[in-house]
Amino acid sequence: MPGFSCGLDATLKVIAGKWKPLIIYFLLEAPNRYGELKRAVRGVSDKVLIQQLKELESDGIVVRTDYREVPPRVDYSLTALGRSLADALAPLSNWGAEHMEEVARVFAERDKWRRG
Amino acid sequence: MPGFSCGLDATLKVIAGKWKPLIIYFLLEAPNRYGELKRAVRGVSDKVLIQQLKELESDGIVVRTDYREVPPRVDYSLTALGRSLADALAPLSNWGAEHMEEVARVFAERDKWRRG
DNA sequence: CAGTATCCCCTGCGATACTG
DNA sequence: CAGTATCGCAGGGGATACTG
Repeated sequence: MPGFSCGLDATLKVIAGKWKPLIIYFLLEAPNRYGELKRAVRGVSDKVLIQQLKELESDGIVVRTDYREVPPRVDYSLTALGRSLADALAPLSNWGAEHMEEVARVFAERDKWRRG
Repeated sequence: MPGFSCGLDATLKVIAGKWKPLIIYFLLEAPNRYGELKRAVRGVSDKVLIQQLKELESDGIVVRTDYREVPPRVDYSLTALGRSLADALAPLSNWGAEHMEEVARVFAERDKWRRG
């Protein structure tokens, strides 16, 4: 594995993981404490959320700050690199917002066939 | 599953699949015959390429044209919706191109630890 | 509150072989 | 050339219980 076949390929490897794009995008709006993040990213389990945060941290996308208080207080925010990545994610978010009904309709159809 | 939690969530469902973003992005540059597409998307198998193309087709992102010739000639291109999605993918591609070395370094580190 | 530690499933993906 | 048809598995992710 020397390099990547193209720029998109490189990006995809960084955001590989079911919840990573959502994590990154939520963190753009505000630094978040662990609990807030978990509520924002609906459906994710502790195990997976932590795991993906650790990967993003070691990839230089997010930074974890432990305030060493009791009760524990930790927050996550984006690095400069992470913010640039989140910005690149914004058009995807806008696309989804604009075409949400269309997309929802198509997926509803697909589910109908699966049931039938 | 009534809707999506946000725009990004909706988009992610459409591009879910290891090769879909690459497929969409390659198709933006030109309509492609099946064989060309397979060469462009390095490493994908026939089975998976066809499968993901069919999903993209039923999602209204790509259109398949069968010229009903012998030998077979089929090509794939983007719908208007697909082009708009590909455009939204462009910033991700640029991000990867700009930060490719940085990303490559981080992944090399990770591989080193896995080997050790 | 912010995590760890296990167990386990499932499905997405790859490899191979075959066809009109 | 452009696919289908099977087989098989790795590993990413979910559920649950527990902890400093």
